[in-house]
Amino acid sequence: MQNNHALLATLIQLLNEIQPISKKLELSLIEQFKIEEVKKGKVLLYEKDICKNLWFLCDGLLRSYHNIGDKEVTSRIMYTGHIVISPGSFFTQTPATESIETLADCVVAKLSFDDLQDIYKRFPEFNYHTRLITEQYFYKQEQRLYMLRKHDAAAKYNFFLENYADYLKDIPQKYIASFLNIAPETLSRTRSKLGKK
Amino acid sequence: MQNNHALLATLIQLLNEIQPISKKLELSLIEQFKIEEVKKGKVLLYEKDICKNLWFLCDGLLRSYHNIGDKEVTSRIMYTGHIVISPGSFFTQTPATESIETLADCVVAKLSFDDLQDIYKRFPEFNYHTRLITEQYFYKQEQRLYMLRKHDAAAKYNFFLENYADYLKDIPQKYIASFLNIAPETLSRTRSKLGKK
DNA sequence: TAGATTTATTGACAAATGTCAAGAGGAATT
DNA sequence: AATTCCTCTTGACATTTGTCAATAAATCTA
Repeated sequence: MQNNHALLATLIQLLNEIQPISKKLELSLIEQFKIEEVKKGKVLLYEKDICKNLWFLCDGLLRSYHNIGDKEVTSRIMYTGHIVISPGSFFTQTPATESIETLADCVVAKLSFDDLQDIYKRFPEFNYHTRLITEQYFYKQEQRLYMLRKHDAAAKYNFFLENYADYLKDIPQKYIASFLNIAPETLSRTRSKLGKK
Repeated sequence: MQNNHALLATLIQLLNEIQPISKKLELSLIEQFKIEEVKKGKVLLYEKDICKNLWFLCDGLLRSYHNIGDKEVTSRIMYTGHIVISPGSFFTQTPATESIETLADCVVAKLSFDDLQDIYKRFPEFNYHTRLITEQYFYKQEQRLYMLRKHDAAAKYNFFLENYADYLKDIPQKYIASFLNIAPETLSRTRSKLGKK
């Protein structure tokens, strides 16, 4: 439990920065979130399953991906300190159209949809926090939309550098490429043109 | 006021479907939302201005757009029954990176950011409704991200047909093209290949 | 309604990116 | 350490899309 507290410190702080939370809510969260260690290469959520959990990524790196025909597309890359779900699936508890896997050894704090609803029921004020968090993620997503409409591969890769530089070496380039919606070969060539940044 | 009530019926219903709202909240909303008629071609929000209002589009058609170099990019197309803001700007009350303009004569119900905060203060339960609405828009946005990663122009245009068919004839093709991130000429050719659907 | 302006279409061509294939380089496993 | 597997790089070429230009069509405006 004390362990939980330490690992969830970032999350609690994040919530307190939005609006201080009561000690009771804090304790409920620490109690409900289950800490798990997940090795690199494991799948947290399989496509077509219902995303029954929300994960707070205490430490590590994840990606979500889906298949278009015979191609695999990386839709998001998520790193330490972020909340992870498959949005459509989690919000409506319907089958996911994407999978989520670890790109590194991870420590996650897991909260089930049902436990979250229970928390909303007991602490209605928590809706305020999650509204603001959802708004923040909404805006980040908007920026990814902007990125995908950029002119050329170099502009897209620069977006990646600006936003994911710290994780550059931990993410296989083929995933970066599909995240940017370009062929891996194109990314390779773009990188060498830009001088291997 | 009675007029307001009729025009906001869709919005009130939308909220009630999420969770029935109190009569007091309903009346406050009807009181705070200001109905405005806006002619086609008017700009509701200029880039660099702060998005100080949220609009409920009672009737009409809008688009948001921004400039990339010398090109204009249409980022969203919004139609009757939807809530309209510039997300990043409205949420954080910072300058917008996009403009919003009408593509048809519109009737909008306008609520200022400050009045909305006031409503949140007086009706904390309203956070629940807006959380769910934000979640819904979040998911829709995710689908637009999927669209932009589709293989070719035809697949993108089919996405448009599936989601905006009713507004096809009211939206200039050059805007549809930039929304899909293809050149207007490419859209024109794609359409003729698909048989002018 | 006529004229002016904007938008859409079509063709020719250029440019960027995708595809296929081969080989190099790393990482993982035994 | 050697082998195997996978990823990245590089080249050659195909394909798609973008760009430019001319014309047609549609829309706006006086």
